[in-house]
Amino acid sequence: MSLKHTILGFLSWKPLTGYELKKYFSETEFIPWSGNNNQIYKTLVELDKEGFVTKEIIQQDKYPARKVYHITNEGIAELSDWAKSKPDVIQTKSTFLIQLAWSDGLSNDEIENLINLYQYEIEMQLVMCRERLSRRSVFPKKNARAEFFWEMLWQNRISTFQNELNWLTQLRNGLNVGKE
Amino acid sequence: MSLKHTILGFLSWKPLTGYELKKYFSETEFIPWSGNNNQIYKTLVELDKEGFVTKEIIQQDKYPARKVYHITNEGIAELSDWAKSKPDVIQTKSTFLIQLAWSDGLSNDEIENLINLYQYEIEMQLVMCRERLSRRSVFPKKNARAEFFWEMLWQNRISTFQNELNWLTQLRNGLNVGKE
DNA sequence: TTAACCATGTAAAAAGTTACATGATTGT
DNA sequence: ACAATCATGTAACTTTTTACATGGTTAA
Repeated sequence: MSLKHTILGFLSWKPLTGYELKKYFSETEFIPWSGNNNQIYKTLVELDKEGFVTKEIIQQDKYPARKVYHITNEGIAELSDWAKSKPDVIQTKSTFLIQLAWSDGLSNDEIENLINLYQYEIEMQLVMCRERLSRRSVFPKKNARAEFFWEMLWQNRISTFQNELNWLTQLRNGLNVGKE
Repeated sequence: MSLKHTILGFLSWKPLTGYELKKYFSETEFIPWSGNNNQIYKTLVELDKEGFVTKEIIQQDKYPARKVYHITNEGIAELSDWAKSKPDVIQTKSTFLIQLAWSDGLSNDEIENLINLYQYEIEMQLVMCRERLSRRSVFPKKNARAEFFWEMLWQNRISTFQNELNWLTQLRNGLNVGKE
């Protein structure tokens, strides 16, 4: 489970509340943890127990009190240890690929429609990705190396989508050859 | 949950036991469901209840009885309906990318080591992928279209890994520029 | 006035993993 | 002798998702 470490990562930029973390997660698509309430608030409590963060409560007149979490030295050490460790096997879950695997019973039109649905989604994701990279709304303002890494992370996603679109072209070509 | 539909998919090729399905899953990496016992045997019971499969029990002398599952017409209809539906958003969980996101505190050597670990893993996956495609051990022997799809599915994975390796080269280049 | 935002959290269900349990057979 | 294969399944646990719960503020 690296949600813990991802939270520590964001907190290594600056102190944040659960609410802010949730927004950070939702704007960082290459981080797959959806950042639903349940997970974030629970994990913050755990991190506090483990001594990786400290909690600062800021009272407000008009809104509920903000609980701002700060990373501790132990938290920074934990983050750095984890960052060095052997990465897990990369996992991809593409429903489209599985659907295609058993699409031989569909008509040509149905298959074309399926491919169109998928292509449209990839194109949208690509647009959003470029948007996010250019806006840099969730981006480290720490040092040049961190910024370089984040630039590359978004580039990774962009190239993945471009690669997927190329593959879709090949797929379409292959289907059309069969038709003639 | 498309494990259900993936099982129906394999059963649309030919009747299979839970044990055989497990092997099919383990040899088909682009299908992310690990196919652990618990999930497969449970799902088969459910599919039976729903009327999408029927169970045939074959007694054996030397081994426990085989429970061979056959897909029903309802099962075929369900599979085809699902294959036509709008694909889910594609999900990728790459621990490496998240580690890299917070690697700015690591030394040059530690970062290089992390990249090497990842690159090695991708290279291994690529080799295995090509092996599986050439062996065609889990492959539809149904019709030309199904075979074409499966060829393309493996090609998808191969091109994804190649794309990742290209990106890693760019990443290394960017790091070396900073060093000089 | 309606939607989005601020800000916290809990409960329950679904999905997925790991380990346990049994026990004969076949190949090296 | 040891590992792998055949073949079934269950129990306990972890992870993730969805929905519920509260309630004021701000901008169109």
